[in-house]
Amino acid sequence: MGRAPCCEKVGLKRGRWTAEEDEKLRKYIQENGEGCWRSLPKNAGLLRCGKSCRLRWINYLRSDVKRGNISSQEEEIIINLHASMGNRWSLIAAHLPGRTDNEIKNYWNSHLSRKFHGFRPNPQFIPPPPPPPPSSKPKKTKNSNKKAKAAAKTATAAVVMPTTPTPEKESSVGRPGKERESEARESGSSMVGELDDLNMTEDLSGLWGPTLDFGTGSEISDPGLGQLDNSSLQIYEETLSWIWNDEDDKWNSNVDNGEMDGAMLSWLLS
DNA sequence: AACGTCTACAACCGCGTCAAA
DNA sequence: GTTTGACGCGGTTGTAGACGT
Repeated sequence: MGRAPCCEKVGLKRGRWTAEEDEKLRKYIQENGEGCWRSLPKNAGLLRCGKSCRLRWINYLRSDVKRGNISSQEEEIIINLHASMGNRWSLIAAHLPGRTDNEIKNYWNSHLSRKFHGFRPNPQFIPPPPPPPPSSKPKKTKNSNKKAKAAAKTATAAVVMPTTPTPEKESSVGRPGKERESEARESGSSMVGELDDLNMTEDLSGLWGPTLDFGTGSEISDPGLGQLDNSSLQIYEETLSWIWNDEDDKWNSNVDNGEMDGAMLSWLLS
């Protein structure tokens, strides 16, 4: 089905937002609430595309957006969630209060994708629960329904899992060939174990459960697991064996095939 | 100081989804 | 059942500032 452009681009301003534009957008949304992005620019007196306004609001102007450096704890959450979800930035962002999908995506592309060409998922990792949705945010019924359905769908349907990234593709993000060449020489073909070198082990059990230990996939000394009931523990163990093959020390083939059982994913995300 | 290169991140683009008409 | 249009997501591009020579 053909799609009309989201807006009439002729005469619209592009590029960086000015403080004046930010103020107009902020003021309008404070008075009228979010939504109706298509008509918002006109009503707010902005020469911007509705999508651009939405992006600016969601990523920078919203009061609950956390600005500043990604903490080491947040970084570890990103790494582990990316290992199990792939480039599902919005899902990952849901576990990081105040962080947006765009910010996480940029952070991954500029910092983490080069740090970890590939790595084994941490079997002990249990993501923190997503924060409850802010009650003050008015939402159109249409969107609420869509969100609920999308969430239900995510929890039950098979999803595409990330394949092991190739060094070329992974290292090519926004990077010139010269650097890729030198990096390829330095890194060799090793795809596993860079995290071992980073000594990133950190006890975050006080936050959401098990100790995080990126480097030692098979050694489980995990206070958090002891708190799981039998059925959760069973799903957990099935998930681990499904994702990671300890014997071969590599992704299981079913991961590469790209499907994940809904119950497992649901449990991982719960 | 001038120039070239690199990096981080803000913003844009295209597409899929889904509700309403 | 089909079409339309808004929304949201993920990939990609553009660019300002930092850094190196």
